[in-house]
Amino acid sequence: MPELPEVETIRRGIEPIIRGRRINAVHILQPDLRWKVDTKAVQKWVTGQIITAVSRRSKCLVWKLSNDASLVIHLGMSGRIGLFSPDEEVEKHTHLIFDLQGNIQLRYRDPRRFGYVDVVPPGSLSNYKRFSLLGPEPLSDEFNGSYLQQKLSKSKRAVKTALLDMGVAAGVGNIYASEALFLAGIDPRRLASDLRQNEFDGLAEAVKQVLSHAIKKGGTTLNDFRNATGEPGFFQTELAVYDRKEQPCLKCGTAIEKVVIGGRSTYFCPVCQG
DNA sequence: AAACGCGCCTGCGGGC
DNA sequence: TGCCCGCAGGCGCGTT
Repeated sequence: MPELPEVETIRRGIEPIIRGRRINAVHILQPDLRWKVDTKAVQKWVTGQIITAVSRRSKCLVWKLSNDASLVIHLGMSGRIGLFSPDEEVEKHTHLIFDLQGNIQLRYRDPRRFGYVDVVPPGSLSNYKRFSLLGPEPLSDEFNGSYLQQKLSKSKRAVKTALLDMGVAAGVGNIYASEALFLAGIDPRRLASDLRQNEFDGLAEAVKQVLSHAIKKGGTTLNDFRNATGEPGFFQTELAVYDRKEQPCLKCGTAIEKVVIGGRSTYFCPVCQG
């Protein structure tokens, strides 16, 4: 479900509410997520701390705590975060509940359990193993055409597959990879190494444009994405190709095609991206 | 060394 | 109506 714009939307929603609050207790109802939640580390480093900042790296939320530890939350495909009053019914697949100062509960729910919650001890976020292999943030200056050219000019993968590589562009997922390639006018099946410099430039710009526009719209809700207060996003009404198989291209009217690249559904306009 | 594809899970929608 | 199949927004890992 959540790619970079959806996670950023959640971050912006929860940050002003949870920052400055103490974590009074953490209830772990189901520790078996993608990786087992380290219950001892949660009790040692998280319980009792104050949340001092909420940031994002790739598709992860990162809570900075008052002891300089961090809590990393990944939502996988089906994860959600919600703010609740303690007396509200606990929904099925709720795996963690954070009791926050002020009688607020932040609940982590993930039916497919592809997400994870990880504790990073004080001072060690810069060596955190799950972040060490990530490429640059696509909305940073470091992510540009020269960077893509340097990273991909020898890569014999479909450019769509390369865009989905977290070591290339941290946080770009399947929806926005298709959308960015449409915006850049590049066929997703082309080998990354076949792109010219001006195409790498255009692709980097298209990625930035699609992601920032999606953030402005509060993310994409195809089925079940909701922000922390339960509201859907609105970018789905602006998707040019994703999930639009056989529908007319918004630019030229040609039917959008769906192919599978690297095992992932991929949508494109055979004319505009020809 | 890069690149592919498998598997982790549950839920849902479409076809029969 | 209900069952079964295929598919889903992610991503690490083993194998080639």
